[in-house]
Amino acid sequence: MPVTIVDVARKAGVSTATVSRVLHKSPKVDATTRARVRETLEELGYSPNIPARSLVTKRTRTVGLVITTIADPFFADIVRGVEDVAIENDYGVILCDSNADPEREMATIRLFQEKRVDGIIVASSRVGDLYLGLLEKTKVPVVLVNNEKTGSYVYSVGTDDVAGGEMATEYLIQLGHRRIGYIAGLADAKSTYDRLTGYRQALRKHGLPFDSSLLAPGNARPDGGLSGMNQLLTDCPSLTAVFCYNDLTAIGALKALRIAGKSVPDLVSVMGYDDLLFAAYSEPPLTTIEQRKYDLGAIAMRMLLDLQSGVESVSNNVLEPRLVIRESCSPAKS
Amino acid sequence: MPVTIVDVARKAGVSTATVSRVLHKSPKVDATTRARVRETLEELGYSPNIPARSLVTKRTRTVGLVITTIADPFFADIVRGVEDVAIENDYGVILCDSNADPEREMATIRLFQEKRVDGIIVASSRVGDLYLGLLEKTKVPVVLVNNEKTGSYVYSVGTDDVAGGEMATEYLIQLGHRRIGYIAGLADAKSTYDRLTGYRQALRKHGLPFDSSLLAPGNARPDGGLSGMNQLLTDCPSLTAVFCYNDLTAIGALKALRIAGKSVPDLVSVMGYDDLLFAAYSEPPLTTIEQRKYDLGAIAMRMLLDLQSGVESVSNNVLEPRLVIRESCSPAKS
DNA sequence: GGTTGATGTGTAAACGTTTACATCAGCAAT
DNA sequence: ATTGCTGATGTAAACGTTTACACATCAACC
Repeated sequence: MPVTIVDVARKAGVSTATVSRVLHKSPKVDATTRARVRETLEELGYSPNIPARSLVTKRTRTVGLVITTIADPFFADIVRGVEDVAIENDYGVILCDSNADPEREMATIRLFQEKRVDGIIVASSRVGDLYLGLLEKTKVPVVLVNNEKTGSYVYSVGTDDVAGGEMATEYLIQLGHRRIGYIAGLADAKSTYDRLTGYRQALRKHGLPFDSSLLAPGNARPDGGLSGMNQLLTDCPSLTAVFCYNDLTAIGALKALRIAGKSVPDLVSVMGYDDLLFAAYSEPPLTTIEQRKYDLGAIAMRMLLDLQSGVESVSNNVLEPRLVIRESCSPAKS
Repeated sequence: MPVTIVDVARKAGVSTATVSRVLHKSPKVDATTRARVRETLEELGYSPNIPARSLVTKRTRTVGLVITTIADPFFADIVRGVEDVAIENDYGVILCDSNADPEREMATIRLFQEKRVDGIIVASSRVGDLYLGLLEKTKVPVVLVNNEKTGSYVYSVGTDDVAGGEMATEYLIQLGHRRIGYIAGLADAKSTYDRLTGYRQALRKHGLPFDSSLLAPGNARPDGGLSGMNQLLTDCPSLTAVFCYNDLTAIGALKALRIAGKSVPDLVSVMGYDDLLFAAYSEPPLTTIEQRKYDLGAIAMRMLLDLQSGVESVSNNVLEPRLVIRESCSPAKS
């Protein structure tokens, strides 16, 4: 039913090869034929069949994108970055929300393989070592976001989370805080540990002891922040500041503090991470560490594009985080 | 390089037709051959080439999804719904963030066409009438989310926004409010007007006059809520409640009120719409109208699936909104 | 011991492209 | 008049599947 290249060829009185050539702007075609073919293309409303083309070119102009969950605005921005550069280059993005479910992730990877995507971007912080091997076997280039496992065909782009964690903690220390809590993210995410490492480095640098009772588990979501903060409040009533794995965790912590009647930042300072849209709208507005979320996605996609076109110089990228000061942190009362 | 069906056929000593048959669980194949082929499939690590298959079946097992912007968590939930049922059925979803840019939307639709998607879900509230015609021409089924333009090949699923707007407004009226503002969403979105219609219906029902100075423009984002609220505060200082197009608008309004020193809900009640994750975490927690965002996406995808399998009974769906009472609205002080 | 029917398997065409190679026309140089 | 180019175009194979159709085998029947 849809019009094919042979319909066009017949109507324009040329061969399919010629039509294909004008479609690809090949120089080897006479100006008048080109014009005639163009006209016929237009007239018939031809639309190329990409799957058919892929069969011979072995390129699908499609990439796969795996993320932990689109419900987290942090990932939403990464997706935007990927999308934007993809569409600019006539690429399609197949999105897959892994929901942190390993089985689901495997299904996703299998789907990507079967669809013969040209590359895969994985922004699911947990990157099964399980399937990294599987990925390498397929020989399709992979770019990891905020994760640094490497191997052949595997590249990465990320934020320096150790530096971010250190920056956040150091700011609190400089405000005079001595008892600073940390509410963690997903237990198996690299970023959770990197930020914790930064936190410990800052403490050490300033000669402060590390006290594991100041650590609370979280889940990178508000409910985890709420429960983590509650735990901290009972375990360490003396704390005066808390560094949260991310902004979602922070708004949970803010709620816990509000319920407990501890005013922020007067009694407790709260530091977030990510600088999501709503960070500027919370009460109080959140002091946080900015990650260039959009750029993370855009760069990842560009790396894939470079890889496609054979640019060998693709290097692993690390972006620097930045402190954004708002009103949720204030000097410690002595 | 990758192993094909003929590699498998050769190695298993059968024809490609037979391999294809076991791949499709056709009953017409002997148990022992089936076992042998299965084994070979496994051994060689065969992965079907979907683009090649599509060429003959004319099905790509891929759908296109257009949304206004993934930065709005409302759409993120729709995406989750679509994704979930898609992957369950071995479908891939090509996501496209239109950014409310018509040119971009056209590029997207073209891409979808060329990739020969099996169906398209449009959750971009503005649905160019421009390209609806274009869509019909391609004869690929389309499901519109929260939008009701209809035509052949076009189906829809949405929330009853008029009812939602009425429900929100009526609740405020019942709390004793008489001067109720409305901060709008994107100017060309149907939902903006539907919710406004509901608002007006509620006023009429209760014999309250409609006063256009109680209307402020917005943009479905926090900054629009902030400026809209500021406008309302200067134009109508007597208002005691405001109905916001969505929760994002509401958090902007909350911030404006905080800055103006008007306490919520004591002096001004604020009503949201959508019931996003953070609605329960704002200060004060937001009273809002819940939309079944996830279901909107899941149903849309299921409709597409039904359409694929020739189920003719696909009907347009409308979901009922629900009032979620938290703490941002209280009885009007008399 | 044919005929029938069922069952399992193979053959080959088709899907819509791209592209290596062949062909051809025109023309300049010999 | 032949040769050799050059540039434009056509021919046909290839990509990896699915599937209509044909074929072969075998059991069961009269």
